[in-house]
Amino acid sequence: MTVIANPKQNHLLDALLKSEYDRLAPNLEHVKLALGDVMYEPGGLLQYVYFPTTSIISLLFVMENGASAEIAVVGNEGVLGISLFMGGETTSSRAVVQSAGHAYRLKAKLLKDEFNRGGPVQRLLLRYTQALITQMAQTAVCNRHHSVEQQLCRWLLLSLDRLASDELTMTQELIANMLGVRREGVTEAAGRLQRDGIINYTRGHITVLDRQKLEKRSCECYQVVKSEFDRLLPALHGSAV
Amino acid sequence: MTVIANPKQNHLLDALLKSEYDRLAPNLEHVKLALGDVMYEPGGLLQYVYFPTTSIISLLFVMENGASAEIAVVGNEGVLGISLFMGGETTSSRAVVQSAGHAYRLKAKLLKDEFNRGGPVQRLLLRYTQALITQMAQTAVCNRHHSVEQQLCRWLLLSLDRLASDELTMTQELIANMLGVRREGVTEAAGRLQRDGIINYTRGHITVLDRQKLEKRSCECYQVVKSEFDRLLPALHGSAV
DNA sequence: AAGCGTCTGTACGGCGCCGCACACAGCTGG
DNA sequence: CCAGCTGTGTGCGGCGCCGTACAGACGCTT
Repeated sequence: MTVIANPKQNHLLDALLKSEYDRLAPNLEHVKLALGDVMYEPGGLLQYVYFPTTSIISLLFVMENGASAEIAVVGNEGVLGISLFMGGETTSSRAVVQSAGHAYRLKAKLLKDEFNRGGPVQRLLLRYTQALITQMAQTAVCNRHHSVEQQLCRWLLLSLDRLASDELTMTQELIANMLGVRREGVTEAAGRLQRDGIINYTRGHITVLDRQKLEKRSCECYQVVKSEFDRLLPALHGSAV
Repeated sequence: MTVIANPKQNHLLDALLKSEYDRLAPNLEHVKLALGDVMYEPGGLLQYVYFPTTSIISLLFVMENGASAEIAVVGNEGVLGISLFMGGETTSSRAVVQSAGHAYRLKAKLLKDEFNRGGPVQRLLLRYTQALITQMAQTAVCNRHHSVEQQLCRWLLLSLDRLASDELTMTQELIANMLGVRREGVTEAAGRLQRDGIINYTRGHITVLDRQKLEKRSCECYQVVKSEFDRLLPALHGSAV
């Protein structure tokens, strides 16, 4: 079976009512995103919003001295560019492609108009935003209290959920940037996970061997975030909340 | 001059158009909040939303082992209970009164109806939510990269901005809970600030002596958050964005 | 096959915060 | 006035992560 590119691989687009989807579909543009592509820079105007299907995008805050930290991640469960309809016009974070793949983009104005109709689409987008807020909040707590290894596990799990695979393409250096820690810290944590047969790591390719054990080694933050996403955005095909 | 309790001490209420304000005003209930009052527990249903005037409320995430961390703070610039109109119905954080004072509360349904009218009130609330998101994101980064002292300064400044005073009533123990650090860590940081003549600390009462120096000792996070609030919510009296 | 750049593993000293323990100082109430 | 509680200061060992440095391993290019 070959998978045909389909906007409905994105859960938000999939949840739209037929009438809404048909209105937007002609304007959805299929795009390919490469690892490291910078989608938004802080302060930039939003031209497009992106609905990832097979890609993952990280929202990063970068500080004056160059240090950074990921505050949330957007995959096929969501949309990149919420500040568009939240009223800011610009984004305050940097958005970087964390996992190469595909997405559908939509001209900013079109989504904004759709949002301002105030119907199910608006409710759906706001629910998604609420879930994203939870993710950010949990990230804040996690940064405060949990070890690098725990955070690495959480991060791997969140990424895994957004891909249909048990494999990630990602160097330790990049993960370190996302988590806002030293590269060596990631090396050590990943080394322990590998020694215990949980993952396999070779030059930018991670394979998860034992997801259950990975969840055990993770902090509770993963489950909290996942539960909140499931609660707010259950898989409701064509129902637009 | 005596200050009469007035809903317009809250910036959001103050920004409403006259017609909107007049519609809500009869339903605003003046309430007194005591230090430590728990306004929301995670998972609880929202009966009321609160517009603080002279009080400050902290949003805390509490973890399984009891450890906690503040993810945002709500004062006279905002409203407590955004998840109401974001669609969650329940809140995922605990909300605790961090500084005693007054607030106006509104029945949840009334605000929700007002929000669903979709006009300026909706835009205003969404802009506020966007600012709150920035605060959470910055908190996440701050937790990762900055020292206890820097965070203490940031925290004091954010609190100061939400009060019309240079004095706070707050034990070091409570601050430690907010920041998610040891009480002794706060003692040491506060001790240094006191030695340098920046604050005065005596059994639960903090007086800020030199705000400029305080800003210098703080990390950039304070300014980032403040700027974003100012950008999204400039003091627009009776204009509802 | 050789060479080079990228990615990963390891080592070492240092610092900041943690957990714990305890002394002391100010306020409050019997 | 004393007892007791609450809040603040201080000291100690330990751990986790940091910054830095460098060695090996892999994979691509020539």
